Amino acid sequence: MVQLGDIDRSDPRPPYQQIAGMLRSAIESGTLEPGARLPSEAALMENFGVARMTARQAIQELRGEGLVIPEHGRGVFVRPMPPVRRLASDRFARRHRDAGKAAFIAEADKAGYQPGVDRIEISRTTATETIAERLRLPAGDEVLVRDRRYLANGRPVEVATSYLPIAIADGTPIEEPDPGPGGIYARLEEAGHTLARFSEEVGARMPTPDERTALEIGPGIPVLTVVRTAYDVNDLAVEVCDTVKVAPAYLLEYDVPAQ
Amino acid sequence: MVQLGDIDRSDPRPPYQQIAGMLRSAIESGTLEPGARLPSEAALMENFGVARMTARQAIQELRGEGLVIPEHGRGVFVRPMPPVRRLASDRFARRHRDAGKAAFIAEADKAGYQPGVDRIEISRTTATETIAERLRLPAGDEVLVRDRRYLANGRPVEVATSYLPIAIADGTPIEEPDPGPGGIYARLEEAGHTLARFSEEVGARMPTPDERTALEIGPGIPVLTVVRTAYDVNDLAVEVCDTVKVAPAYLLEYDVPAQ
DNA sequence: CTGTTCTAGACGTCTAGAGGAGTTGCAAGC
DNA sequence: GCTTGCAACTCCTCTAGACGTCTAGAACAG
Repeated sequence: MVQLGDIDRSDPRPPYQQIAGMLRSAIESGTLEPGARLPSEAALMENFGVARMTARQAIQELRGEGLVIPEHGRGVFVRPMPPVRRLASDRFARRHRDAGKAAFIAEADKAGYQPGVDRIEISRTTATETIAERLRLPAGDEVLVRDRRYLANGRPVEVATSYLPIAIADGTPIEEPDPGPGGIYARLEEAGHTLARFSEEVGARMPTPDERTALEIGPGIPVLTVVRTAYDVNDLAVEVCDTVKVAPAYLLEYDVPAQ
Repeated sequence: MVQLGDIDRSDPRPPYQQIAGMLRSAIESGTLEPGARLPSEAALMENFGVARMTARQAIQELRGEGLVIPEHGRGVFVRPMPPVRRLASDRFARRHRDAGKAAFIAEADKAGYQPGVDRIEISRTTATETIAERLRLPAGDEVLVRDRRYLANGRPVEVATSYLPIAIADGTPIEEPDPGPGGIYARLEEAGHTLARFSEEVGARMPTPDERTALEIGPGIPVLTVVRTAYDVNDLAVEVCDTVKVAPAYLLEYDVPAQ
């Protein structure tokens, strides 16, 4: 296994932090490459002469920093960082859809990574107060829910949930897992809802445990939250899209007129 | 102590997650107010009939989410959150400056909190490659640097560093700690640089130790980074402003035309 | 050759206990 | 009245061991 040195009992830092530090150095120096497996808990116990929980605590540190990903039954691996995606403010421009590409695919082409979507789930539910307000519907109205997860080079980078009024989505391909070329925005425009503008609310926070699982990140990686509301030319709110993105994988670009 | 319910052995989630969930609910519902002390490890052990490490693991979950702060020897406390500031996309509109208010003051008036600025430092330095590129200057050109920290209700919420080409700022009030009514954007427009647009790049990450100190936040709280570049009507880049904001204290709003 | 079963090794969860260090409040002593 | 010292309570670190689930590959049966 990788040579890591020994615990210095005169060091004021506790052993678990020293072990975490040695592993961190190995990762940052490239001795442990992205995707490489860390020494197993048993190996750390033997190497450093500590108990299992102490070895686990060291690994816990690195998980908290998002440097490693544990995989049940296989081992702990150095996290391969997803490529940074720059999201331009024109990413929903009609000209991208006209080429038959949904926004996510269009970006991937530009940035040169392999896009993917999985876990697409379609359902119907009654709108929560927040969603109803954003869609300007009476609270309790039924809405179509589109849940999905986006991948870049095979790694999850974003989960998104869209809400559309049933009145708009009912009986359209929007209810299908694959809504066809250009995505749901193309279908909305075909249905007469020519899009006029989007409003986005951007925030950041630590992920919930569910989100950590879905995005395959440790508890030390923050997420960007973007809530986008799409309005058509009649200023009708036609979609609310709630997205949670792996923060280090994104840079959002906006253009703001000075007026 | 606070009533929290019991562990459900038929629940597929492990006990530590159930305990964390109950505590999280208590925090989110306000049963445990900001600043309140959580039940001690001993209390959790007794209440739920679990071992010490299990109780600690539950608290560890909440620490990773930034919901609580442990204080050695005192207890674990619900993190007091600063008020959320919603930043509208028109926050730099000329009409706000015309009232003699800088952007930060105008927002504070609207949102009803007490604004403050401290640690204003003015200096000159040679532009780093990144800054020079954004200002479209030759690398190594001298720039004016304005460093400052913003407070909301006395708590720091943002640190900002502005870079301006010396050619533009030289000999103007922009070199003074207090640039006068309307802030530096008002001075730029007086100097003939009528502002046309801003571009903003938004990201999020964990803070560096320096930033944690300046923003008075503990580990577990992410920051939002916003890099804003201001362009005048001749498309000249007149300012780059690099800001680091306490993430939970902000919601950024943007309007994006569909084109 | 294929499909199943077994097994070793990996991480996940939990228990029970120990000593350490920081904080606080109270009681004893000055 | 003030200070000192102690005790109780807090979280921090570590140990040793148990059982569970998951993965992957080897061994086996058909």
